[in-house]
Amino acid sequence: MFINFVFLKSKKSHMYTFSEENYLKAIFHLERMYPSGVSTNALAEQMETKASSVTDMIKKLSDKDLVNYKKYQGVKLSRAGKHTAVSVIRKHRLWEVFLVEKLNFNWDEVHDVAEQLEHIQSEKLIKELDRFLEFPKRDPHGDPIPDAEGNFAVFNKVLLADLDKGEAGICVGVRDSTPAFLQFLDKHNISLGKEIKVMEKEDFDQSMKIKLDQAELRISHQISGNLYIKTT
Amino acid sequence: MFINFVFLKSKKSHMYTFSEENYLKAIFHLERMYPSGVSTNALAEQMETKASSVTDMIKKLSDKDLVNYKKYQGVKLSRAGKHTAVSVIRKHRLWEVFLVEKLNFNWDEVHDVAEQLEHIQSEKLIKELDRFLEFPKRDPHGDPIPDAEGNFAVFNKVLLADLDKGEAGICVGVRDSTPAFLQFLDKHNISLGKEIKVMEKEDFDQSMKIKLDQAELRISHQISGNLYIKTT
DNA sequence: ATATATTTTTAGACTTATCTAAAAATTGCA
DNA sequence: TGCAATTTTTAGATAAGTCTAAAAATATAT
Repeated sequence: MFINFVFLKSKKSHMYTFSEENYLKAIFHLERMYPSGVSTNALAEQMETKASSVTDMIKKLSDKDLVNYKKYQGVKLSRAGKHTAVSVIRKHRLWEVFLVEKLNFNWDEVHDVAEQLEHIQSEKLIKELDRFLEFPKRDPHGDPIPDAEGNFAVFNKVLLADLDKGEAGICVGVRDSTPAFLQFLDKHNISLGKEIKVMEKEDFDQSMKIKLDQAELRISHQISGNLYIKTT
Repeated sequence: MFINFVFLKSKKSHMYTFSEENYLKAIFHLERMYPSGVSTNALAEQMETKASSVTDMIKKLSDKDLVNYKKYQGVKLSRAGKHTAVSVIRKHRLWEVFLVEKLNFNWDEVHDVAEQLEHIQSEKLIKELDRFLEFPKRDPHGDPIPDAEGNFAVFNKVLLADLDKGEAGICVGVRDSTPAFLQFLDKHNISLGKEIKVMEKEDFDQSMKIKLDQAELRISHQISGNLYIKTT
């Protein structure tokens, strides 16, 4: 959505442009899907830009030792690159919590603003924000917030789609956090913390009937495949 | 301190780059001192940049009808330019309040972070931040926060230096808000809201002896000339 | 294995915001 | 008033991040 860049007079060594930080974050997220290296095209799609631009930026990141890169081989984050990416993700998610908890934002409204706030440079700001929010462990979509050292708490969660008939659990996160999906969930009163039980599951299209708040609801595989559940 | 710029894909008409916003803000502040028009050099000094860069930017702002500009005649903000400048100042000062009130920042630490936060684009963010902070009227340095319509509350304040012997008032603001001055005030327990009474005033160097918290303190004209007082 | 298709990189260009150096306009002083 | 000093603008460069179009490398498929 945004293409931003920042320059700071008397730039400190560990300060990167908005664009660099956005690339590092994108590579971090894509590395889960492509653990052997993120391709130029995959990154271009994620960044909503052209492959040629990606190549240019990868070279820049590689020169700064933020990524390991060999031509035509894709990129992986270096230790330093991962550190920066995680720090940006931490800031993004803390700001999301702030927006929802303190500023009355709905969970489908926070992303674009957090995309801007995540680039604010101030150690103290984020340390104090964390304290102010009482050290939250998850953002409004259920995604884990890495601690100041960059460690993600591990949660045992499973997709609702993978539950069998009769199984139940607590809704703890969303895989898709686009406004459209989140608004769908709002509309049907599905929110984090709610108990969901699988009443029926169709072999044909994987749709299921679930119990939620004493009511029953039929949902498609596209829905159940994007909801994370902690089984009880 | 910072030179920033932002681009947004599918840029809305009333969105400006960091740099544009910073120039508008600087012109706004300088217009008080130069009501007939802000000179290129004055603006260059304020922006810590070169006159040639200022000329370039002024042309850009003029093309966008944010300033009125005739070559060699200096600039003045247009109605639209003033609107944007005030909006940035509003955001800056609200964020300063947030940092001090909620995040334990001292008043000498807020400026650089607020310089970054003031450029975040979100109507809702600033509306909700204002509400969250309970609609503050002044920032931590006593400067007025314009309301959502851009109106500044008018305060009747006077420089401590202009008080005569025997006069007293409440400290309501600082003219200089550099960390060095603010730290000096902290060190001597001078803060907003305190009552100050002029006990003696030297004709020779304008220094004065003031009463503060039952104690007496001798301060130079450089100090009294940067403290705003509301006379009681 | 070789030709085709796809992916990736390179080359050259554009924009924003900056700079230096030189030219033009204005101001100020004697 | 007229020449020097100052201020402002112009001209030409640079850097970051982007783009398009073409070339190079890799992957695929018969």
